[in-house]
Amino acid sequence: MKQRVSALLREKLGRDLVLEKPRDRSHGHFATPIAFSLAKELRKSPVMIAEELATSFGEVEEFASVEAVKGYLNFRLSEKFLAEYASWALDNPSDFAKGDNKEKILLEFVSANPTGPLHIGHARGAVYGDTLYRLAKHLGYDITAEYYVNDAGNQIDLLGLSIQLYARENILQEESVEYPESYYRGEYLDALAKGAQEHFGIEIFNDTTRQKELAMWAKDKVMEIIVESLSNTKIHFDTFVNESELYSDWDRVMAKMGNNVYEAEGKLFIRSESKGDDHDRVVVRDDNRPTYLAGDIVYHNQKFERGYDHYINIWGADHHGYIPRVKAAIDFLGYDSNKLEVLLAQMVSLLKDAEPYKMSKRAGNVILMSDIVDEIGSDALRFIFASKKSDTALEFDLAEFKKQDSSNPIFYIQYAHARIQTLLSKATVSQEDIKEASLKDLGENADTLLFHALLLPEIVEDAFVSRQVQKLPEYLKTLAAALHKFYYDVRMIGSEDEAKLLKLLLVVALSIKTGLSLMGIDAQDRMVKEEDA
RNA sequence: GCGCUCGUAGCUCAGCUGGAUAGAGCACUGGUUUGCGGUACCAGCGGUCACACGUUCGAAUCGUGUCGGGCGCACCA
Repeated sequence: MKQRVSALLREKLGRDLVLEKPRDRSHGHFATPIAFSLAKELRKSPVMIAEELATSFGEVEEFASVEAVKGYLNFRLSEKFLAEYASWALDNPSDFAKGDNKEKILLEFVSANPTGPLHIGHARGAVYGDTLYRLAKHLGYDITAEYYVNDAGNQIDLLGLSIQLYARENILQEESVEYPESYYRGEYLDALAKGAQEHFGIEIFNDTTRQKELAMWAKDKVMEIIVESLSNTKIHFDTFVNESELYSDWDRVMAKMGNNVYEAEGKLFIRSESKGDDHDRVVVRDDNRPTYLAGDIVYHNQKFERGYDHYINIWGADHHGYIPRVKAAIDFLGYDSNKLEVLLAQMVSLLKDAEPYKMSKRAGNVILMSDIVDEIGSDALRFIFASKKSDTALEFDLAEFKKQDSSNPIFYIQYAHARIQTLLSKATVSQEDIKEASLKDLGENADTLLFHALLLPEIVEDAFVSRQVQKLPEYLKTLAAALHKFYYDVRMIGSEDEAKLLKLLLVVALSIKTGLSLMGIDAQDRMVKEEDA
């Protein structure tokens, strides 16, 4: 819709211009302050310019009016244009708000280490990534969702050790198990230890030489736990890449880096300082063990060799300092690091009874993503996280999280959709009457609601392109509000305009349902009242 | 100390390609259709958009600085 208007204006005025949606509907559906910027070069007042432009438009099918007001140029869309667009959407519901982008994108997100279940902090990046993915798919992009599994290195060894320690204390009932400074703890170790006992036999717990073997078995089990909790939240991945399988390419990749890596003090360094990093980084330690960065170098090389137009990584904000060295590596490998876009998901901090709740994976007092899903459901979790700008730290109280009333906007939106379904089920006119009804002469309020519902395509596009997914839930909230108000103001069933009013509601329902599905949420046809516990 | 990031209503947050009177939800106060689900609707209360300067016809939005919060500054991931 907006694209169409933009294109029309470009054709008429011969230039691109800012198009906005005025808050005040008396200013039309779209408006532009173009006359202000033209004022200087034309040496005329904006008011005059706007008036000249307005009169120069003449008759355009898409516009009911073009008015100049105080220097602004306000456009009112014609009923015909809106009605035709709405009818098209209802006839092609699965194409509504779709796009025809062709770009090939690799989106990497979550990528949590397979050393423990996902916690609430991971959930934010997971929801953000999956929402972007759904938006991109809908817009036609050829996008792949990928999970990078860090199944090599210290943390995996630590997992093996942690299981042994846990088993020695809780299964072998040893009295004095000595714990090192860092190891993992948490409820999940219990299942892992028991599983390992069944799989390997009890003797593996005291055999330090078999720590690695135990760890490699355990990380697959942990991945199963992770994937299950992702799928319970309808978060989908197309591909998983294991770090441990990338090192066979090591020599070849290092050769590509050329003299951008060098040896010193028995270690291998990368010249990242020359690319804006604080200093050069160690890639391989003097005992020959690769650092974390080494894995990311071979991984990003592999990504670029696979050949995408654009790469998006979603990282926790605490990793932002890591960006320069990865970009440096990509440049050194001979690729364009500008193709890599790193989006940061800010930390989530929890309040429990209004007190900050400190989480530490090592201490084992984490809030698991699966616990939250059990308590409030996937829909509410997704909605809450998708509603907040990802790069802003988010703070919420666990008690608020548990609320299942209207303070949770997901209920408000679902109720709007359910209301429409209820009305449709009470219709006194036929489906055919509704389908054939004209959307003209509906009056100002209905026109506003229709316009609002047809705005979804712009919102979807904007939300993805700007990577600001919260624009979608924000839009759905205001659309739901408009629907509720309309419902309150206008009696529809039995009205002489019933067919056209219900057709209008169908458009609103389509928009809500499509919008929710892009957030991984199913629209409901009925609201089930929560029982008071 | 250096870098990144954020600072909008009592609380949680939108708004930020500069544009017409700064928004929502929650909380608080008061209302609502002889009718479609009151899980709704309306109104009131509440703001020096952290502060200062600058750019501009116009700044919550852009720039610089100050103050304050978060994060990073590993051969940990």
